[in-house]
Amino acid sequence: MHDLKYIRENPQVFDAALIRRGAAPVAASVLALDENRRAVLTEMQNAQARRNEASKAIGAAMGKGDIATAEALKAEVAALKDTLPALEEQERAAGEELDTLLAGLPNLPADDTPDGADETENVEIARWGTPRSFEFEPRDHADLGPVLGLDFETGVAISGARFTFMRGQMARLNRALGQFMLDYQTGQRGYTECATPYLVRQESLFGTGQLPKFAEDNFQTTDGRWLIPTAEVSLTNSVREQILDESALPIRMTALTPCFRSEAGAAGRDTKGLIRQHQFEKVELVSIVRPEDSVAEHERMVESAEGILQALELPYRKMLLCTGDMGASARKTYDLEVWLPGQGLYREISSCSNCGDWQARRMNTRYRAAENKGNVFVHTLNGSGLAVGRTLVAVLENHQQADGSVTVPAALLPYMGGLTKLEIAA
RNA sequence: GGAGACGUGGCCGAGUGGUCGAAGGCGCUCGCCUGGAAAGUGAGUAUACGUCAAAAGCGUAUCGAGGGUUCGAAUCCCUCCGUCUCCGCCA
Repeated sequence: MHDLKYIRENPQVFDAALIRRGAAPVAASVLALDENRRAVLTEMQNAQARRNEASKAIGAAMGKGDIATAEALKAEVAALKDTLPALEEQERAAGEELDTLLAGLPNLPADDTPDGADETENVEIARWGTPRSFEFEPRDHADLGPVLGLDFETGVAISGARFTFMRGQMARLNRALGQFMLDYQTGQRGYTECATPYLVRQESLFGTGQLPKFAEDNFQTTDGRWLIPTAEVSLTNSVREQILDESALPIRMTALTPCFRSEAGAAGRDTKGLIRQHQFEKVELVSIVRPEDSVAEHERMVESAEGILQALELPYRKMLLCTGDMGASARKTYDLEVWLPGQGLYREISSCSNCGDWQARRMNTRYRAAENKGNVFVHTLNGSGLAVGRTLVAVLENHQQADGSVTVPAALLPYMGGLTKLEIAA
C-alpha cells in the first residue's frame, strides 16, 4: 500500500517508478479519486458537525426542561436525514474506489534496482564456489532420485501432478536439511525460531500482498481460510495491527513450514522432478526493522541465506533482480541461484526482498519512534534460508557419484543418524 | 458441537440513551521539592483523516469489527471476530 500524501506531492515521481516496473501510470486517476473523496468527505463532515451540534443542544434543552426548544431542534435535525445518509454512502463508495485502486498497486522499486523487462535483465552481483568437474556425465535429480527414495509416481498416485513422496534415506535427508537450516539461522544468525499456523485469514494474505491480485496462485479452504504459500505470510503478519516499541526492533524470525502454491500460471513448466511442487518445505527469514536499518538488514539477510549454500558446498551466484522480475511487494530483491550440474544451469533457491513500508502499511504495523515521537511504519524484509526441496535437488546433483550414490555434505552429518551417503538399495 | 459470560485508552478499571474521547488508578514525560534519590506534589500523556503553506486551532471518526434503531449510542438490537467458564468430542 502506498502513502497517499506521497502520491499527492510527487505524482510524476510515482508514475515514473511504476513505469520502471512495467506498470501503467495511475497518479492522475489516484489524485482524481482522492480529490473527489475529500470533497465528499468535507461535505459529509460538515453535515455531521451540524447534526452533532444540534443534538447536543437538544440534550441541553431537555436538561433544562425546555421541551419546546428541544422539539424545534429535533425537527431541524430530522431534515438532515434526507441528505446525510446519501453523503455517507457517497463517501464510502469514493473511499472504496480509491482503496481498491491503491491495494492493487505494486511497491515502487528502489533507486538501485536495475531496470529491465524480465529475468534476462537481472544483474549478476557475485559468484561463490566452482562448479565441480565430473569424470562422468552428471545426472538430473529426477533421474538419479527414484532409486534413492524420491518417489514421484506415488506422489502422483495419491495427490496428482506436482506432489512427491519421499522414503527412507531421502526423507531423512529432506528432514536433515530443514533441521540444519533452522539450527543455523537460529544459532548463527540470531533469528528466533517460530512455529506458525499454515492456514491464515484473508486479511493476512492481504497484508503481505498476495491478495487481492494473486488469489489464483494460492489454495483456499472450504471455510474461507488460505494455505500459506510461504511462512513469510504468517511470520510477517505476526506484527499486524501493532504499535511496536522501538527497543523491540529489529525483530528477526524464522520458521520451517510447508508452503502451498497452486502454480496456476506455470502449466507445463518444470513438470519434471522436484523443482516446482504444489507443496514444499522452506525455512523462511523475516525481519521487522526501522526504516533506516532496512538496507543493511537486507544485506545481512542475504548473507544468512548464503551461509547455508556455503556450508553445503553448493556453488551459487547472487543476482540482483531487475524491475520486471521482482515480486509486487518488493523494492529490491536478491536471488540466490544454485548450480545444478545435472541440468547445467543456475536455478533460484532463495529470494530475499526488502519490502520497505509497503507491507507495513497494509498490515498497519508501526513503531513508536523515540526521536521524532510519532508512530512510524516499520520496514519488513523476507527471504528464503532456504527452500528445502530445491536444496535437496542441489545436494543430489552436486554431490552425486559415478555409481549413482550421493555423498552427504559434512554439515548435514550430525542430522543423518550415521548415514554418510545415499545409496541404491541392493 | 451445546449452554452461558465477556470484549472500554500503554495497562487496570468506572461508565446502561444526552455537553463522554470517555471518571479513577498504574505507567510514562516535564516541572517543583531534595545534597542526590525515594516519597510527596503540579501539569501533561490515544490514533487516523479532513481543513490550513505550516503550526496552533477547528471539524469528523474511533469504547473488538461491521450494520441497524434514535434528533443523539461505549450504553439498545442484529451479524461477525475474539476471550473465558461448564458440558460433549478429540491428538
